[in-house]
Amino acid sequence: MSVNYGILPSLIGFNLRRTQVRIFQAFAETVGRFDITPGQFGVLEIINSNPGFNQSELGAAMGVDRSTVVAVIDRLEGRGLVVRAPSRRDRRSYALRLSDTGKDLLAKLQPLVLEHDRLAGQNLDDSEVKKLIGYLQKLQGT
Amino acid sequence: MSVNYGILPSLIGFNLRRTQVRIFQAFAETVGRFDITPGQFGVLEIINSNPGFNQSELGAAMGVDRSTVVAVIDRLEGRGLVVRAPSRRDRRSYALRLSDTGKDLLAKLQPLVLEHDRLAGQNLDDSEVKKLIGYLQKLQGT
DNA sequence: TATTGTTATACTCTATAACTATA
DNA sequence: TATAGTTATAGAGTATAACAATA
Repeated sequence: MSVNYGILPSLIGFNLRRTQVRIFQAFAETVGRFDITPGQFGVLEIINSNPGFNQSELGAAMGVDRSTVVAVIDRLEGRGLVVRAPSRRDRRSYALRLSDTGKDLLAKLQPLVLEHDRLAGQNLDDSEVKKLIGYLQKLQGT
Repeated sequence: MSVNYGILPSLIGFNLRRTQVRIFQAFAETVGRFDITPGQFGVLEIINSNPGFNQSELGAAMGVDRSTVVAVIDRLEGRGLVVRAPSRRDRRSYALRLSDTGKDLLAKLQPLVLEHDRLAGQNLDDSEVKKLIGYLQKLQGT
């Protein structure tokens, strides 16, 4: 069955979306064995790289509202991966950190994720991947 | 506040996701005035370019399950933009098409979307945008 | 038997508004 | 008064499984 996509294939946004969906599906098939979504991996990585962040800071880093962070951390805390430790300097907030289980899992995930991402980019050579990431960061304003 | 993103910035998937979120936010601020999401614009564009498609064909074109299509079309039909016409050759299915209102709206949206996408890519010159889209299509396997 | 649209159900991700405890 | 976390609520988007009608 042949499909006419109209102006969609000429749009950056459409191609970005399609590519991202495809890569997330591949992520689910590989890293997903550990019941971790791309977003959850990102949260673990950010908490691990910024121990002591509170939920608002984490939300700002991820670009989501702090109310959204609650459920995300609820899930990860419920699985024993993240700890809400009381913050010393501000009794309203928590200092987030990975549990030992969380650290172990992240250490296992990192090489898997790197391998997944390498596979996702296998249709491009190294210099093309670099240029692609450079373009994407320019689009982000970075 | 400075954030350490660990290995995330080296990943194609992470950069893809971030860029896409940013572009969708810009879409919401411009095209969103018409209460249309990027996905809904895609549906209108595909139906317009393939009049007579049934819901299963539309789902296949979009890469989603046919059960997902039901709610999408319910919304657009409820707003008078899409028509579920009885199909002649198969009484189980509908021949989808845009209503006159839908066609008028799409005609208004197309230049807006093209302008939005042009703005989204303003940090890149034309040849870079072409290369970017080429890379993305390679990643999709196209 | 297989396919089309549908429904029931469930889960993720997201946001806004209002609440409480604290600053 | 402002901020941090939370809750209630809502909506989009997604899927699986089962069903009736039709092929």
